[in-house]
Amino acid sequence: MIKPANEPIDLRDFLQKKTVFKHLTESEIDLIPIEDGPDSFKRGEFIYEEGHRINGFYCVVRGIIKIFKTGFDGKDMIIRFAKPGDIMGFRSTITGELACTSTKIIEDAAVCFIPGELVKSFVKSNGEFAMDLLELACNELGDANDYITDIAQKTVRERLAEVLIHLKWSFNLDSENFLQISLTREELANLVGTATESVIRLLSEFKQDKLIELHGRKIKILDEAKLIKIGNMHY
Amino acid sequence: MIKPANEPIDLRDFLQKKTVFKHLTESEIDLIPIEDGPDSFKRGEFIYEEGHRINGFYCVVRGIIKIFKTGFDGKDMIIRFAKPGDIMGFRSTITGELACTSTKIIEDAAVCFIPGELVKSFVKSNGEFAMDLLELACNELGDANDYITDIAQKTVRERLAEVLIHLKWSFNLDSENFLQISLTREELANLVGTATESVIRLLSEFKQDKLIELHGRKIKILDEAKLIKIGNMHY
DNA sequence: CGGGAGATTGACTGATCTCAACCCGGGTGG
DNA sequence: CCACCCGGGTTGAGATCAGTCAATCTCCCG
Repeated sequence: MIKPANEPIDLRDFLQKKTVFKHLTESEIDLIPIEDGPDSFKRGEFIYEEGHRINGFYCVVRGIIKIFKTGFDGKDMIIRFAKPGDIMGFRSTITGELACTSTKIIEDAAVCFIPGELVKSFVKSNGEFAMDLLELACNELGDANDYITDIAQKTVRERLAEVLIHLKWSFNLDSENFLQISLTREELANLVGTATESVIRLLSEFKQDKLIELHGRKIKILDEAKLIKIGNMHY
Repeated sequence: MIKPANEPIDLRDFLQKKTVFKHLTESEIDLIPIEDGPDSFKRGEFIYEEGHRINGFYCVVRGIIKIFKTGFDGKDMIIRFAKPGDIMGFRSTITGELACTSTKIIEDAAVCFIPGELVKSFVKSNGEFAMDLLELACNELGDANDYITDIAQKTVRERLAEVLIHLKWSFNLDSENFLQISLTREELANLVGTATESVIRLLSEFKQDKLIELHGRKIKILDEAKLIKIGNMHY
């Protein structure tokens, strides 16, 4: 029983149940302009790009979006993914700086925009919401700190194993143990922080070692425990 | 005219002028237990360690502290430094998780503790404060994202140049252009995310190239512009 | 059928890590 | 007063992980 991709969604309900806006009061929720519904985007489209002035939260209703920075040499680094319920652009909205990341659609998406001024007024008027938002930021900060240590100290092999496990945890497996997210080899490389060729070589090593199976972009996880071990993940 | 290291400080005044608590009301400030003054620490001491339960903000009044994570192989990664006015431990306090970093004194320090419950009550009662705290977290998040991209994409040489410049910007130079922070080679390596020997070799390269001068742990910056160029810093 | 994007493979290179030896200055105890 | 020790700093040699370049392959699409 799969939900058709474009089934209309009760946006108000979605915001109240699945997002950081869950503790807004009814009257505060009323202020969010959702009558037009979310905007739709197709794979490959950008929502915003590094350096742009953005002034508001982009709340993902459907789809998967990659959030990445482009290095001075043109190579991208994927910082995280946003999936339904996640917020993009909150950092720049809060600090008032230009966007420090770009956001590009991985899987056809629907996104609704919430003006920055509105968010800021909620922060000031609703302590519960402020706390939720603060928690969101702090969680991301914790992830970022882990990421820094990993990239600095682990080998590419270890990081790739770790990335596969994180993808499993974030996006789950389908009934056949395939990762429910489909990335190009290059995107995988941009996530691990390495070259495309290195990802390819290591993936086939993992395949040889019966840790995964590859069917085009679909990756089947065969031995999670071993991957966790390879990734030196102490969880 | 140097301020004696232990000159008594008006803590209340300090909190109101130099920290994220600047927008608390008088009566809120009154709630912060500061009558005993800050705690003092000597170089090498820990304030808290990774994995500890901490429940409150540690506000640096004096000194310099390194905030770092220890990788699975025992090597440290310095995430950032805390200096007077900075807060440590706010991430764990907000999320309620165990500390994900350790904090060790680099320069003799004084630190005052502010209970987490108090901070959370301020977040809920004072929107101005909530906003300041949120900004603080978001700024750090932006730095962390930059850091991730740098470590993943830049060479050690580039990163070392960048680190030197960042140290200059954070801690300034004295009258003779020496960095006002003194780190061991190992600490420098843990900041760059590389091996001690690599830092040593690159530092002497920089010295050869007349970009810096070395006098023990003291580093004199001779050519900031060139270092910025080497570090590929587009600022 | 041709074109193009992504995936794969191989060969080569080189930046960086590791290991090991050695140096140096300061502090300590005999 | 001196020998020793220790932590940090430095240097060299060798090993290697991983990045680059280039050729080829495989689909998929028009």
